[in-house]
Amino acid sequence: MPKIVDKDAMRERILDAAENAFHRDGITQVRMVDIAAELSVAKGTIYLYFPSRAELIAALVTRFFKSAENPLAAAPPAPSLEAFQKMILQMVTASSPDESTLLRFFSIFGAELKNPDISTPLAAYFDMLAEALGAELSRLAPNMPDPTQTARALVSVIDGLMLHRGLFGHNADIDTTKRLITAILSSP
Amino acid sequence: MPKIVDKDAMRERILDAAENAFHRDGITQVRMVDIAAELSVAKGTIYLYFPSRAELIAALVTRFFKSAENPLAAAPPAPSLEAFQKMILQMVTASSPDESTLLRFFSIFGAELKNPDISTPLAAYFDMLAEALGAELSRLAPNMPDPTQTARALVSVIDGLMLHRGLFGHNADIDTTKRLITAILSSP
DNA sequence: TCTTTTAATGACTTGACGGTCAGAAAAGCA
DNA sequence: TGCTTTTCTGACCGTCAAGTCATTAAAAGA
Repeated sequence: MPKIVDKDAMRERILDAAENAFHRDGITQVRMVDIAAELSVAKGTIYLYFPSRAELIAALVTRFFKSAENPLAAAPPAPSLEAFQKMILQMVTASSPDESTLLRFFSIFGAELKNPDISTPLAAYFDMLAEALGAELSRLAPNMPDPTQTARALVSVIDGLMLHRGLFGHNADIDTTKRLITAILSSP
Repeated sequence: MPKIVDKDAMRERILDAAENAFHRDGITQVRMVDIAAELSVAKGTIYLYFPSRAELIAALVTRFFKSAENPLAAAPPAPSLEAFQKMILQMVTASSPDESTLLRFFSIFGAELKNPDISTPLAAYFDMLAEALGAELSRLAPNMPDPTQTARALVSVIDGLMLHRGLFGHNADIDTTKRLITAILSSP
C-alpha cells in the first residue's frame, strides 16, 4: 500500500546532480537548494537521503574513488611498446576535458587537497595507476632502468598534461604530445 | 600631530596573514575575524584597507602573479642544451614543496579554477613560462620540430611533476626525473 | 474508492559571517 | 599637558544558507 521509491537510486541521482552542479558552478557557489533544483525536487528531499551537506560531499568523494578503477585493466594488455605508447596517448588526449574524471575531481575538490580525506584516496589512486603502468613497462620494455620510478613519474606527467588540457583548453597538438610520450617511453 | 601608519606596508601584512591562514586552514574555512586574529588586530581594521573579502582575495591573486615573474629571466641564459636540462631539473626538484609558489597557489585557489578571475592570470602565467622556454629551446636546439608546442607541453609536464611532488610527497628520484627531462629535451 | 504508509514539500528557524560605525585609543606637535 | 587628526575597535545589524518539521501528495492494496 505505501508509496515506494528506490532509495539507492535516488541517492545516486542526488549525487549526480550535486556533482554536475559543483563541476559547473564551483563547490562553494552551490547551495543545497541548487542541488535540489537540479533534480526538480525540494530542498527537504535531499535531507531525506543525506543528513547534511558535509555527508553528501563525503559520499561524493567515496563514489569518485569507487568508480575510478584502473583504466588499464579494462583494456587488453598492449602487445608491444608502440601499442602501449599509443594507449597512453589516447589516455591523455582522447577524453574531452569535460569528461575527464580527474579534471572533474580537481575542479570540485581542488581546494581540499590539504584535507587527508581527499588527498589520501587521491594519492592511492595515482599509486595504483603507477603500479599498473609499471607492470606493463617491465613487461614491454625490459631494458628500462627503473620501471617503478619511471611509471610513477609518468603518472605525474600524464596528470600534468591532462590538467593543463582541461583547465586551459590548451591542446598541445597530438604530434607534440606523442613525441613527448614516445621520448619518455623509449629505453635510453 | 596625527597618528601615521604605512598604509602599503599594512596592506601587505594583511595579505600575508590571509595567505598564511588560507594556506593553513583552507580558504573556505577562514573568516575575516580569523585573518584579523592572525595579525592581532580587530576585524574592522581589515576593512580600513580592503573594502570587502572579495577584493582582498582579488588583491592576493594579483600579488601572486606579480611576484611570480619569469624564473628564467633571473638566471643567465643557459650556454648549452645540457645546461638548460639541468636548470629545468632544478626547477622541478629544488624548491621544497612548502615553498613552492605554485603549490601554495593551488592549495588556496584550487577550487576556484573555473573562476576566470583565477584561471585567466594562471593561464597567462603558464603561457609566459612557455614562451620563455620556447625561446631558449629554439636557440639551444634548432633541430627541435616545434619548439613552441614542445615548450607549452613541457610546462604542463613540469607542472605535473611539481604538483605531485608537492601534493603527495612523491619524489620521483632525481635520476628518473632527469632521464625524463633529458628524453623530452633531446631532439629526435 | 477509501485507507494506510511512505515520500515530498517549502515556510520557518537558527546560527554564522560579512560588513558598519560610533566611540576609544594612539600619535605627535605646540 | 592639551589638542587635533588618524587609526583602531568590537558590539551590532542584515543577509543568507543549512537544516527542521508540520502539512500535503503519491502510491497501491483492500
